[in-house]
Amino acid sequence: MFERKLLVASPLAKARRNPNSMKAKILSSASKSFGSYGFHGATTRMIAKEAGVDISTLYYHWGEKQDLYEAVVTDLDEKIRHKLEQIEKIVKDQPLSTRFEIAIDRLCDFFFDRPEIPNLIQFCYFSKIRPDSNLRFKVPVYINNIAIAIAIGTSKSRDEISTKAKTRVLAAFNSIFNFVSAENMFRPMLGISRPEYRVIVKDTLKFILIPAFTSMPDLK
Amino acid sequence: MFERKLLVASPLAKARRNPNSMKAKILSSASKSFGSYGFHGATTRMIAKEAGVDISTLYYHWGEKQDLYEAVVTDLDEKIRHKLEQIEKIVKDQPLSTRFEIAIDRLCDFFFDRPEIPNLIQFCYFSKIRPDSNLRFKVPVYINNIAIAIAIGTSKSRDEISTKAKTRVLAAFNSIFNFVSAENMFRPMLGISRPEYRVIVKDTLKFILIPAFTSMPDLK
DNA sequence: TCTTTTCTCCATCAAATGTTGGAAGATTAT
DNA sequence: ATAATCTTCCAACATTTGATGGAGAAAAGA
Repeated sequence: MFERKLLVASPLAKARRNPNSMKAKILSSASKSFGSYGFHGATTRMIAKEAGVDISTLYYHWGEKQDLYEAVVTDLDEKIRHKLEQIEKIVKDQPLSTRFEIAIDRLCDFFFDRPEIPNLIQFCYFSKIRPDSNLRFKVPVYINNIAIAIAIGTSKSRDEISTKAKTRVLAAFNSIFNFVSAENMFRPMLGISRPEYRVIVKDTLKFILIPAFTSMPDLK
Repeated sequence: MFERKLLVASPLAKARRNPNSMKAKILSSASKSFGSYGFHGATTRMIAKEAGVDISTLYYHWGEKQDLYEAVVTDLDEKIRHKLEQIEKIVKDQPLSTRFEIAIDRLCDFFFDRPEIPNLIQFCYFSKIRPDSNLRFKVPVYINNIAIAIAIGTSKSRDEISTKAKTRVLAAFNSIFNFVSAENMFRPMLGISRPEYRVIVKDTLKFILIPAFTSMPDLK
């Protein structure tokens, strides 16, 4: 009960309840800025400017830069979790190859429309934050548990799943993030249009992942 | 001849000729700092401190922060190219699955020992640099051409290779970067040691990639 | 309507960060 | 040995960036 109260009273919960509020608008701008430039690359002025407000309004709503960043990460975390749970329901009781096909399709659509999410995750994965910042390091770790559940199904207890299998799911999941985040770099290399890119990425992921995973005894 | 002269006279070439010089030492520190924190996250003071010199010594040798950053990227570019060319020679005339096996092995060893290289590449791929910076955007693009050559062999002209095939090579290549760069995030998830991680990553990459690629008519 | 609270902006501050000048030390050439 | 050059550091400067106080507008409550 106590925890529930804390959750509801949190600034983030408040922003989520009313997506048109200034708080939510700033959060959204922050998401994009942090996603594009990273924690240090994004400035509070830049975020405020994109939200169309004065910088002190930002501080009024969110406090320190670090607090805002944490809110962004927590928020993205919830969004992914929600999406994954949604997919989990859809693919339940499907055969493995179908599970993968659907999951890849849905996730690609979801992330291509919200590229800041994979960007932010990537930053969490391998960009350090300066030691002098007293940021409570928060990482979207559990999403991988759900990813594993999708890939493997809920039939087995998670402890039973081998490290090998987990690693393969990580690889699969991260390939999606990669293609979305690095679109601006990859697309010119391939010389194709945006829509073409989306199609070919899905195709590639399915092509690489499905045969690999369906041949895994662990997942059967 | 003129170009050759320019190349030799460049600051970077000078640093490479003498790896014990202060110039080279600063370049190496810069590599690590930019690799860990990104362009904006790494400060000139931080780089100088790691190199054990005063900050003005850094500016004396390399000029603006942006110039130093460009030198770092160019340098890493050359290193990768060299490694890829080396591997290309080894795997030449081997069957496709062997080519992949060797390439994955060598590349993993190489990158795991120099994690700043994949880090920097990842930053190039999806971290923006603030617009006010007048950084000439420089990207390690061509490395993908060589990667494609390794994967596919030099038998075909590169123009003949389908976009699909190129995309698949991109996916493969990037999976390696990912596992190396995100080790600090992935390893705790999997609950394994450093050496175990290295082994399982190689295994995973081979498991996923080799079957996918050897079944590709394009690459035969 | 009047009061209270919430919100937004302007002006400003302090610290961090990029950058430079010049003095002094080290190295090389003559 | 002496001059010339290269290298390093200390001190400082200008700008950027994180952060705040306070005045007034807007909204909510009485």
